Amino acid sequence: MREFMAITKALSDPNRVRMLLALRRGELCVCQITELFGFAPSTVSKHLSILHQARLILSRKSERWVYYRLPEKPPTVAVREALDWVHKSLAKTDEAAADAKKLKQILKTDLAVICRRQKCC
Amino acid sequence: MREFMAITKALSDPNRVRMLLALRRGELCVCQITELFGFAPSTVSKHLSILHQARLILSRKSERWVYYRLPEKPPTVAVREALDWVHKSLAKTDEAAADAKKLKQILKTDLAVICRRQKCC
DNA sequence: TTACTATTTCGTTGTTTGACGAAATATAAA
DNA sequence: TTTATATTTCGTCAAACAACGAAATAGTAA
Repeated sequence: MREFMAITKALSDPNRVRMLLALRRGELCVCQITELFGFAPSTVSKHLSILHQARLILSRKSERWVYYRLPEKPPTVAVREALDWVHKSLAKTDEAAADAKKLKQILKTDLAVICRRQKCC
Repeated sequence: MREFMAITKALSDPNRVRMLLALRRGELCVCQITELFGFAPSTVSKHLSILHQARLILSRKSERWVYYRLPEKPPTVAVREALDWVHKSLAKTDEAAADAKKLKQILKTDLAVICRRQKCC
């Protein structure tokens, strides 16, 4: 029950669900997701940590960046079914398509440039 | 996305999830669920209305009571998969077993008696 | 009709949540 | 080492939420 509720609470915010969908093509670092969503880095970090605590995503550190990704082999049945459910239900929605399109642009840009951009404004 | 978020928000409260599990053996009226949970009737009614709006449960009126039940044929794939996921993940938990046990006692008692009991105290 | 009763709606209260910016942390670069 | 930088943690604020009781509603019973 505790694990299950951690998952449903993680899925109860639309921005976190969008983050799961954004990760479907492969891992992303925090600043790429920040760029995609237009939130403050601290906000994105918090969302990712909630997804991570629910074990819906994994993280790794490399060089200056922290990358998050979907688990290639989900740790529990509940997690696997939750992720399947999210992707099956939403992968083809307009929101997912719009995010995927914007993400494509972001992936063309150098990481360092993206991160630096977030300092100003 | 809208439908999906209605479902995940409905599932993000543990008491609502318990209500879904309690309905697994058949329909229950509001006062039976109220008796099971020990909340105010207005609180239970609100929870049930959130589950109903997400289309996770159906309702019918009969005599003096309103009965809620799981849909025998879920209205959408997302709803069906959500309900399957809930039951597969939680049907065998201690919480579900404890609720089922208490529910058995409640089902032995006449509806009118249960409802009257909630007035006092 | 009137009275009763199960449920819902409404308004209030305390708690949780999501957003932010500032400060702390940890790592890479100089 | 010192400096720069990506991320996280912390504190604050406003909005959303879960609980309640009181009042409204809808239906049955008398």
